[in-house]
Amino acid sequence: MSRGLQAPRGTFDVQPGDARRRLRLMGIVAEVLGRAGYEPFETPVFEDTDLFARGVGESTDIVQKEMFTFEDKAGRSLTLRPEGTAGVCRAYVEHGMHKLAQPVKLWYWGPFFRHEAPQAGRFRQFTQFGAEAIGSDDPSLDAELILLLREIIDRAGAGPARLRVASLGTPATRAAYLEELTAYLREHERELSDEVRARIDQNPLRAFDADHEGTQRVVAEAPKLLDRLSAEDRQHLDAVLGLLEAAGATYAVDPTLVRGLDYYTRTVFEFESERLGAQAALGGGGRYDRLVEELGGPPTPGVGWAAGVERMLLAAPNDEPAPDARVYIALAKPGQIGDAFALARRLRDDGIRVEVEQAGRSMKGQLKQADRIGARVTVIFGDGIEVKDMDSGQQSGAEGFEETVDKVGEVLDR
RNA sequence: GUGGGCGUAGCUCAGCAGGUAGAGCUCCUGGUUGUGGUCCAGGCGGUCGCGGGUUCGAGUCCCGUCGCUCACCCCA
Repeated sequence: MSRGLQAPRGTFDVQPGDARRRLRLMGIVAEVLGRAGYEPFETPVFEDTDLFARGVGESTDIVQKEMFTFEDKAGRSLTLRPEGTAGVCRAYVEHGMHKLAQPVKLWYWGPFFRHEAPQAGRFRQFTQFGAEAIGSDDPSLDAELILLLREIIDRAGAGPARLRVASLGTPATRAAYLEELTAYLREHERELSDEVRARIDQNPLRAFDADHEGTQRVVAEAPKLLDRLSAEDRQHLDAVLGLLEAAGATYAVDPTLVRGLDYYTRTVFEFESERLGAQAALGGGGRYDRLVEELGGPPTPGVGWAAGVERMLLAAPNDEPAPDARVYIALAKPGQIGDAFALARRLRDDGIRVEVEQAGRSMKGQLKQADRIGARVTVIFGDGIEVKDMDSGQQSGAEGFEETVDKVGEVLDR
């Protein structure tokens, strides 16, 4: 079992039980977001490496060590997408979507790739769905998106989830704050952990997440970004929070909330489940008012989130959808498969799930198979046609397809 | 990249004073003639992750290696 070919490290096969759960989740996502006016959207699974380097940020862990990068035959550097927003924004620019009615609301679902050490809820190929609203900085979009994700989490049975919200400010206030924080951390350099000290310039915000005791003491007295927000940013955040409250959503403002992507401005948020292990984040996102411009488009605000399918399913109770009522067609004599196909087609047109004997089994084996797949009815093609109710065991003969179809229907209706 | 746990049939596992492998489930066949779900009998199925070493002999001890897993880091 540990020999021979295996799925690559950090990847996995989705077998039928899980596949059904994923399909059901996708249905919920499509319904919730679709009814809110978000349109389905797809971008390539790989993009120019430069898109992520510029979009996600050179200093992030993702770009520095987690990308699956390769060259095509022309020597172009390509990368398997580690996240979805950059690609969507690239498409927004490429297709001139700023000329459409704003904001443009899109949602997606698909595979993403990060070269990390796998553990519970973390894989090298994983599935995310996400939603983006590009072209408006209206705080109601931030709130709407947060509430939509919450609704999906609830309907997927992945709740309860803790919601943390914060604001990173606009680029200007954030830059000024980062300078202040960096200077402050420098003053207390000796009290900081090695890792934090090494990252002071790269990402001083990381200091807030440190477990290190000395670092925590320093950070407790450090300037907080929320206190440095401009009046506009503060207002924007308050508007978002107000809408969350009005909608009855509980949340915690957490100024230490740091997200792993550089493009965020203003609102950031994250949903966490306590049912998960160390990788507790079900999904999160925020506003990225600079990203589109950074990718060569006009100055365009945007906001969005992404959520992990595997984590969502990990947090939800493991209840596989009940199988459909099924019909099994058994063959008692050779040469009847054609008739079986015709009947199957006829029943399937009525929306019934039908399977036909195709393994050369004995009659006993066929009934066993019918039982195994959960058939409610077995139709037996022999000298005549028999319709058998698998619950009661009773069966009766039928003349022709139409009577057979009627009798199958009667049993299924019981 | 670092640390802990684990690695025996498709699945879940037992085998622990070292003597060349077992159970349950699954699957197949049979229990008389074309009929399932219970029961009974039989059968298929294992380079004991891989490579060295110790030993007369190793799944069982030692070393290495690979893989899985959880955690750190970071995040979906």
